Amino acid sequence: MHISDLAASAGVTVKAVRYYESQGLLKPGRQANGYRTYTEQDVVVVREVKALLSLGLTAEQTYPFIECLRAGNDRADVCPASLTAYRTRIAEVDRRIAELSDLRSRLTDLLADAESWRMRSSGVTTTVGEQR
Amino acid sequence: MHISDLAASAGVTVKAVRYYESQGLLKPGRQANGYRTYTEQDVVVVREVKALLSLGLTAEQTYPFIECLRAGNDRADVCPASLTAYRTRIAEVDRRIAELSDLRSRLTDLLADAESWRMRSSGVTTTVGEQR
DNA sequence: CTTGACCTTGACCCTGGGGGCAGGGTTTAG
DNA sequence: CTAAACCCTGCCCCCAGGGTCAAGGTCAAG
Repeated sequence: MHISDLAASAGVTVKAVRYYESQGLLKPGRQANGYRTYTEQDVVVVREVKALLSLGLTAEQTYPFIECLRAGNDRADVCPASLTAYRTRIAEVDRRIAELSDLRSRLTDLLADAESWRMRSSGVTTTVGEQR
Repeated sequence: MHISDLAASAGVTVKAVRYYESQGLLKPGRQANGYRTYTEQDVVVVREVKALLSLGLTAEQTYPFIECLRAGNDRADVCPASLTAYRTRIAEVDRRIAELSDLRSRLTDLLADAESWRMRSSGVTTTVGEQR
């Protein structure tokens, strides 16, 4: 199958497929005219990559999952390396959430401070119970 | 003062200062030899930009704060546009936290699913109470 | 005067996951 | 034969700079 067939089957763009290849996740064959050719396996791989990217993994981090598929497993995430990748990503997400929570409290503090400053300096004409 | 003095005073790199200028946040004078010259005001501006970027605002979003400073205010965040920018950023952070929380639960579900799959298919030799 | 140390300038490539476009070759249907 | 639809490679763009480079300025000591 050609690249647009693969892209359509897997629900990604042609550009994305070529990008995955550039990252070493696909190794399509080539016809005499230079066109890339793909197998049904590749559809599964691309769908998996898409799903993993949507979970926030980087293209590089999807590597163990693809290897797991290529090793003949039905699921990409039954291999130990895949479980490790999941746990790593969960830890990243937890760290990010903690960062954002801290950020949020700093922002609300700054906002409250700036609002009260305005109140004190320019009169109580606005803002007390108004913020949405 | 020269660019490295400004950078040192404000706690950023020379590269960052030039980047802020490329984004229209600074408009330094030039000496005859082409060197940029900065004022004490600029130190305040760069410190403010640094603080806002560390809160996750984009360079563009810092614009209202800089204008507020330039308008003669002691604080960059007492202007209405600055308050709006704070609120916008808080909303962004909330959205992002919600996304990540959803992501996290999807990941833990996937992990649990993959683990139980391994248990069922390859024997109960591993993993039950072992994951760190 | 020259050397060396340190400063400045602009310009280039890199990040991640592609989007968009250009310019060309190929294939298929009418 | 031609036009549409597909394919190819390659370049620029995002964001906030980091890294590195070549070239030139400035100041002191020798």
